[in-house]
Amino acid sequence: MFSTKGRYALRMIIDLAEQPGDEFIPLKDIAERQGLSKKYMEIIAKELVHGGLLAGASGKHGGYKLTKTPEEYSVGEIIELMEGSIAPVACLADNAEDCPRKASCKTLSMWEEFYEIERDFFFGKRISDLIRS
Amino acid sequence: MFSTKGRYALRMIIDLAEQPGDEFIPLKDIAERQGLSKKYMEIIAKELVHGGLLAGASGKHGGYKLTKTPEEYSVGEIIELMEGSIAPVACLADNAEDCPRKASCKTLSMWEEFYEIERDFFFGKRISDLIRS
DNA sequence: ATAAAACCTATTGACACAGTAGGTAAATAG
DNA sequence: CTATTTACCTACTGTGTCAATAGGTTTTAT
Repeated sequence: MFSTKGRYALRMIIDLAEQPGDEFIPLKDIAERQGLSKKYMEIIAKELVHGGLLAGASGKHGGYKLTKTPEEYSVGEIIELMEGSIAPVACLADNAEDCPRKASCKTLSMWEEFYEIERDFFFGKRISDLIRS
Repeated sequence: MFSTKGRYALRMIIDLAEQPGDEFIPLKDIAERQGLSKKYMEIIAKELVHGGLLAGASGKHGGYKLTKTPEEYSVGEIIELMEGSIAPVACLADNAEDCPRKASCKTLSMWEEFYEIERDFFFGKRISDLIRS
């Protein structure tokens, strides 16, 4: 189950993609439009900047803006950045240590199969696919 | 990310499906074969019995056994019973209250689309598909 | 009566989630 | 140069879930 962090990050990027022009947009505006806590969004925005998905600018007329076009954002990269890993089971996550039962595991191939379907889905979905509706 | 409860339940049912005969099998045996805590497995077994996926018998020569054939078990029903819901987002879970942003939500249809793919996958997968390997 | 097993209630430590609080640094406008 | 606006930073907190563990009671076969 994806957490609010991933979902809010998605909403934030969609919100920015919908704004015309190329100016930096204050978090205050985004939070108000989305009805979310500005304080909590700060944490999310910070991680998005750190991950290169948003650009931030301090000071007056500062705020956030996209670093690329909506077509270039996949949903997968956004939620993976926020959630850490979208693997269905711990043993398939990046940081997982080798499972000793790996060779005899009856379910591993099923999880791998699903993981691939999941990644195909979310990395195939683009922000541009979501804003026209 | 699926928890150990769902994964252990799956292993337990696979383990039972692999045993010959129709006798009740003590949890002690299953836990030893699987290298899992018997105490923790008790909680899982109890929920599986409660959900009708296992039959339990107390007393000497008691234990657990399947209530149907391996072909009749879908992976989906097992993990859904254990995890509560396999919905990708909270608003799609059974118990979810109506979201006020539902009508304008840009991501809802994407989550629904994924949820359907997920259910098709896990409810289509049968225990019998996993034991031959 | 005894042993083996499920069944039951309660508790625990660790951790993540979903924020909140309060400040510092940077940039612009007047 | 000062005030304002904004991002950026560290820390804290309450709530809940996860993954067990502990210690019993009941049921059943021998």
